Amino acid sequence: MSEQMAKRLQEAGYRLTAPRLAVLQVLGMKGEDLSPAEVLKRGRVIYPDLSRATVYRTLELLTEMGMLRPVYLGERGSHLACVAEGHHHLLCLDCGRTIHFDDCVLSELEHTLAQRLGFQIKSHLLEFYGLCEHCQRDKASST
Amino acid sequence: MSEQMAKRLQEAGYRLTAPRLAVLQVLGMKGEDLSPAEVLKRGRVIYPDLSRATVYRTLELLTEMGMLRPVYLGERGSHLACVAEGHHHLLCLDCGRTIHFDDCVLSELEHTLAQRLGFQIKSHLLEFYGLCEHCQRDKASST
DNA sequence: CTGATTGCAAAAATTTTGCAAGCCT
DNA sequence: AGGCTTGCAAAATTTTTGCAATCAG
Repeated sequence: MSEQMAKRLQEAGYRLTAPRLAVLQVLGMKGEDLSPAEVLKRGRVIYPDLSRATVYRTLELLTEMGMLRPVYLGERGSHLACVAEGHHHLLCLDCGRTIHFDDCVLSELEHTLAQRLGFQIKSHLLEFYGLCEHCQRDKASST
Repeated sequence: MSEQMAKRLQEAGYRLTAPRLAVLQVLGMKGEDLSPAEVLKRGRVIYPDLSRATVYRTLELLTEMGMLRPVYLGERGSHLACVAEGHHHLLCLDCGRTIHFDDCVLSELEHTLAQRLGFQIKSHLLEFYGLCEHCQRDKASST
């Protein structure tokens, strides 16, 4: 996972430094969405001298290269997710719980859009917003 | 558009004040994605005393109520879009250009997920990431 | 009236940047 | 060796908060 990102960085002419590898390792670790602050904290476990600036610079770089993307998770501040393939989740607007799912019915649409608009599509993000089972019940009882 | 949001606010027990109405009007205006700073600027055209704090407070309120959502547009800082129905776009990772589209093949998936997970889905966000026609050409020529 | 809401300004948090030192290739 | 990268610390930007005054209902 992080190896692949490392490889892409290197192939694009960027250097593989210890700080960058630490960030990549953190990102590859859980495959989940982290804030820059969280990346810094975990990165420092791997490479204690890691600086906040480097985290931001690396995240920006990876985002530019399309390997990372911001994701909305209800919490404050930005969150980033590995792109890998598509990323799908439902977010409860009430309690903030997120549920990930894998069904992907988008490949057809992806293909259609790519053709129609001449776009080369690399990945996608699909988020549904609503109320989870639990919060629906809460709402109902408070009405 | 903004009338509907105003109505929902009022029904939820919030007061309709001039500052809030200004923010709603700005958001309803173009239906597009704005940063908080942009909302403030445009809001002040309508209500000159509008304060930045009120913009943030109102945006947060609307987001909590599910009428607004953050969207990634490649630029720095957060951007917000009216929820209305679904929101779909392609984002070029290279030049940042966004293309909106309307095809929505998600209602079926939405239904399936709602049933399977007991989620009450209110809206969704679908973003594709890739390279636009123009940037594909640039890449090719620089290789 | 009465308490929700506002603007202001200060505080906090987040992100960016300049620069000399250090490290990858 | 050469120049991309880094860490640091300061600067810029963005977001949050306390509080007295104001306003909607």
